[in-house]
Amino acid sequence: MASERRATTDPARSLAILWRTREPASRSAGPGLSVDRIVRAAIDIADTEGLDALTMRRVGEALGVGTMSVYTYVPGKAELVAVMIDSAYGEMPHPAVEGDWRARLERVARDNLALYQRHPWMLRAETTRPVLGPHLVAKYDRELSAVADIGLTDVEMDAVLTLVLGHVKSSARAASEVVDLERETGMTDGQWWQSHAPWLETFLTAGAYPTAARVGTAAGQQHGAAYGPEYAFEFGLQRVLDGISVVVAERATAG
Amino acid sequence: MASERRATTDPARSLAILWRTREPASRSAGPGLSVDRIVRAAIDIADTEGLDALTMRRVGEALGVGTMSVYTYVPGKAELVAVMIDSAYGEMPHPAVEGDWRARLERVARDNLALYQRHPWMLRAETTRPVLGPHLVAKYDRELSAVADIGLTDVEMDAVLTLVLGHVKSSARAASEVVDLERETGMTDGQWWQSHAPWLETFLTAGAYPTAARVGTAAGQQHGAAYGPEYAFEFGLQRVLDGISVVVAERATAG
DNA sequence: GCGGGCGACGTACGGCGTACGACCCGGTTG
DNA sequence: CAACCGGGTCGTACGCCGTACGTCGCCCGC
Repeated sequence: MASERRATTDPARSLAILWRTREPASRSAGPGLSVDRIVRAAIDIADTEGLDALTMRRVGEALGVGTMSVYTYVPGKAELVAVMIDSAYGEMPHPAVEGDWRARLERVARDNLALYQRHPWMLRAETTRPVLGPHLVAKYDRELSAVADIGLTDVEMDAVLTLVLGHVKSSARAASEVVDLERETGMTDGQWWQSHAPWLETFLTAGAYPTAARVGTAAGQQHGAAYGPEYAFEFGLQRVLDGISVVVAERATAG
Repeated sequence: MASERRATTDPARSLAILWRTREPASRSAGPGLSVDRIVRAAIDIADTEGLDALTMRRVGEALGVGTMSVYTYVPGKAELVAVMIDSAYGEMPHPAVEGDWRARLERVARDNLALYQRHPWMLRAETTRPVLGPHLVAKYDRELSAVADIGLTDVEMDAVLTLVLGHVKSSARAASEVVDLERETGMTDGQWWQSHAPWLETFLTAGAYPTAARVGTAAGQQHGAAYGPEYAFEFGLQRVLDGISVVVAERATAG
């Protein structure tokens, strides 16, 4: 899938579709294809069957249309994925700005986590630079307002947002991996650790890595208790917010 | 590449190679293939030509060997990538534990960043749960010692490490995207922003997203100054460490 | 000296993204 | 009213990919 990278390379191609420069064809009669119908179908496939199942043939099939008909509306798979991502951003809630900055940032974090939980394929599709679609820009603007007027410079505001969203994505990825593992192996994360403990013990019993073994076991048992990733998300989020509050406090006192 | 996921599913297959259960064949004569030679060749390809260029055919070719010969030593591509990753972890420095916890964690972060800069393909290959290879376990043990004995519980130690490493990976990904973009388009990040500013302005001039436009421009100019991702890394790292210091201080006073 | 086993690998299959050109049909023009 | 033409549709085909399978030849132990 080298092409997914090329999409980033020629932004005009992606941007034209993202911002819907083209008018709806509406020549009626035929299957009545459209970018939106294609994107909806594609998202549906990715949601329910995973990103690997998203092929152009599969999309055409889902729409009762030939594979190549899809290419009439979308220049390639990479661009389709780009529009899917932007479209997903469009479904996010637009909460009113309320509470202090910390409550607002926390809300941003939770909304993003929920998005990734609803569309786990985004975590695997967003490996490349995000394409600047309309919904992403709107989201960026909305989320910036959570950290506006608290004394940060523009660059700091951007950095704060990047930090929080990065943490969310990391946590979401970890959580998604647990879910994947359960679906694919049919065992819970706890069962997985248990069944492979003997394997690992044969390597670790030499006592070479006592700390790793002890802490790994502790963390693994958290996973067994089925709230490992959630704990990591909550713990990390509070740490990140604590760290941000240090700068905010600095700015408040120093000027 | 659905197979990359399957690797995670059957860990015995990966673990056997990772921990080198098989003895070196050493029947000499022939091309003298081995897991290590294959992994070295594969890492070399991924380093210099990118992950997309890493195909089994290409690996065989680089070793002067038929494509399928590779499969004698490695069950599949997913497992090859798993060994590549663990092998890369093996090259990391083993710094002596010195300084306070903050200095030590900072060192951990910088070492990991350097690793990702040397092997950017890891950022795209590590989408799935990391496979527990020997070098990863050693790394985990080493890095845990940076946060040992400062009053944290085992689970907290794991969470702290996860948080820091997550931030490193996010930052590294952002930085890597900038590098990719430059290599592929032949223009620097600053030039890219400039050349596409008109495009974006046509959508943003409506004044719909004033904050996004202003902050985005500010952040973009940082990128133009060629230290955007570095700034995000440094800023985020200090914030994360600040946040961690809050818990550490709590534990120190409260017991 | 020889048989067995294992490393090497040629061929082939199914699936992917997508280039290309043929078809079909509605709307516009003489 | 007929001729045309442009755009939506799509069947075919190409060049990739990962890899299953079967064969061949060489080295080693007897």
